[in-house]
Formats: sequence, structure tokens, C-alpha cells
Amino acid sequence: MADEIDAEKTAAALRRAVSQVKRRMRNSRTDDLSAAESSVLSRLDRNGPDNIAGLARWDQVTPQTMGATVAALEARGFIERRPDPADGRRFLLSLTPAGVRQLHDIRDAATDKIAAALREHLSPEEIRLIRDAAPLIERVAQYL
Amino acid sequence: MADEIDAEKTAAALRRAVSQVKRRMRNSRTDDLSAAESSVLSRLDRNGPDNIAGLARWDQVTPQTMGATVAALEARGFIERRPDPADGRRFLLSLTPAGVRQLHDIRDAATDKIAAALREHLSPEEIRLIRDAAPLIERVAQYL
DNA sequence: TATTGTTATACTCTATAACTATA
DNA sequence: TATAGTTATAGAGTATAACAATA
Repeated sequence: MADEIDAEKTAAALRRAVSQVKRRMRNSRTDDLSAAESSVLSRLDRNGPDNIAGLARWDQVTPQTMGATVAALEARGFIERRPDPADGRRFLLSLTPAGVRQLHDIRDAATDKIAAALREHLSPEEIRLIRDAAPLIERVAQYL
Repeated sequence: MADEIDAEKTAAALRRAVSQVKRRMRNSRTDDLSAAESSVLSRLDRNGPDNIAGLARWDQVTPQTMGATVAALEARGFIERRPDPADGRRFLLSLTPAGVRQLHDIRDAATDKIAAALREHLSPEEIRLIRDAAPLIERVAQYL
């Protein structure tokens, strides 16, 4: 089937592209948050307060790993925890104002780098193509 | 300028998409190679033999880090080293037949997962959009 | 019993610093 | 002097195993 072939080739191309981008962005730790940390802040920013187990499930890491990430963010004042009144085992985690600020700061830093590369090396039409494809890629990611 | 705004928005969207895909693919270590390792095998497969310093520069890691990655691949028989006749300090690294096999195996495993998600959750037209955008994204990555 | 969260331990990838050998 | 490669050490992110508290 033509569709099947298309999906395979597209998947291979996407995999290569994503690996390259991610690998090159790896060291943009001029910003002060790791990938694990900014993933958690983004999640809390978009979906509101959550507990450790919920964040771990969403991010596909173990609760132990998420516990460490959360502890680091807490120690730096970017998130805060309070007991869940409905369930004595749980803590509800939420962004502090400092966490919101940090999240938006690092977004800008990483984004600027990509934007500059886009402007310098791609045509406006090519940029539009990526712009249209990006949300679709994000959607696919949900099912991996 | 309209272009400037487009580049910023596109960059932000791309960053989100790439982070999500990479994060979700992280544990597809059913296959037997880490990201660092498959990156090296891919490079040798595409560009032929190289030395440690060259691989390190291309992959934007330190020579020490690349030395460790190379040693692991060597120990598992996926690459081999021989002295560079032209420069006594250097070793030339190249893929073994086992390395080529391993490279293609893991490519298939990771790709299948993405292809399945594409087929199940995106329309043929949306898949084509991603297919066209992927090479452009890979090109941008070169300049990050 | 099942779930939430923690502590202990270990592995991988990465880095910096300091060294040897060769150019 | 500069470059190629190595050894030693450390930090971050991840995992598994074992446990306590709560549902």
C-alpha cells in the first residue's frame, strides 16, 4: 500500500530529524533547567497541579525518578507541594511565580537559537512547512 | 516583520514537538544501542571511517566522552580501530559487518513504532506534511 | 491488596582536569 | 606549541529493589 510505505519512510525521516535536533540542542544548558525539569514545569503550567505519580506516568519515568526531579525543582523554589486533602498519601505540586518566570525564560533562550537557524538557513515557505508540521509531530508523540 | 514572527512561533512549536518525541522515544531501549552509540554508528555508516576527535567534533561531545562511547562499541564488536598510517597519534574507526547489521536492526525497531503511531492517528495528508518537513528539520539541526 | 511516596544502590552519558605520545 | 587519545573523578538522569503509610 502506498500509505504504508509513506508511513515507514516518514517515520524514518522523522526519527533522524528529531535525533539530530535533540542531540544538537542537548548542551543549550546555558539555560538553567534540564530537559527533565522543564518537562515537569511545562506540564504543571499547561495542566495545573498534579502529584508525583501522575507526573511520572505522564512523563513515562518511575515515581522514584520523578521524586528526584520534583525535589530538585522544589529546592530551587520553582514548584511547591501541599498535602492533598482528599488523599493522605498524596502531595499536590504546583508552580510558584518563580517557576512560571523560569519556564518562560528558558523557553525563550532555546527558541531564539532555533529561530535564528530557521531565518538564516530556510526560506519563508520552508519555515511555514515546519510550522504546519510541528503540531502534527507533537500529536504523534502522544502515542509513542 | 511577518517572517520574524513566523520564525519565532515556528521555533517554539518545533522545540515542543521535538522534546516530546525524544522524551517518549527515550526508553525504546528494547533495541540494544543508546542514542550516543547509534549516533556514532550512523555517522560511520554515512561518512566512512573517522577518528575519535572527528566523531567528537561532529557529535559535539568531548573527546573523552566519545572515547568511552567508542570503547563500548568496540567491546561489543560493532566497530574496529586500526592505527592511522598517516598520523601516529590517530586511530581510524570503522563499522564491522555486525555493526552494520545492528545499526539497521535498531533503525527498524524505532521506526516501526513511529510508523504505527502515524498510521493510527494521522491522515495520509498529515503524514505527507511531516514527510516533507522532516528533511528541513534535519537541515536546521546542522546549524544549532 | 493496591497505590503513593521514600531510601538505597547502580548504570549510562556527560563534563573538567591532568597526563602521555606524536606532530 | 598544538593535537590525539587516555585515565581519574564527578554530576545528572535514569532504573530496580525494598520499604512505610494510606486507601
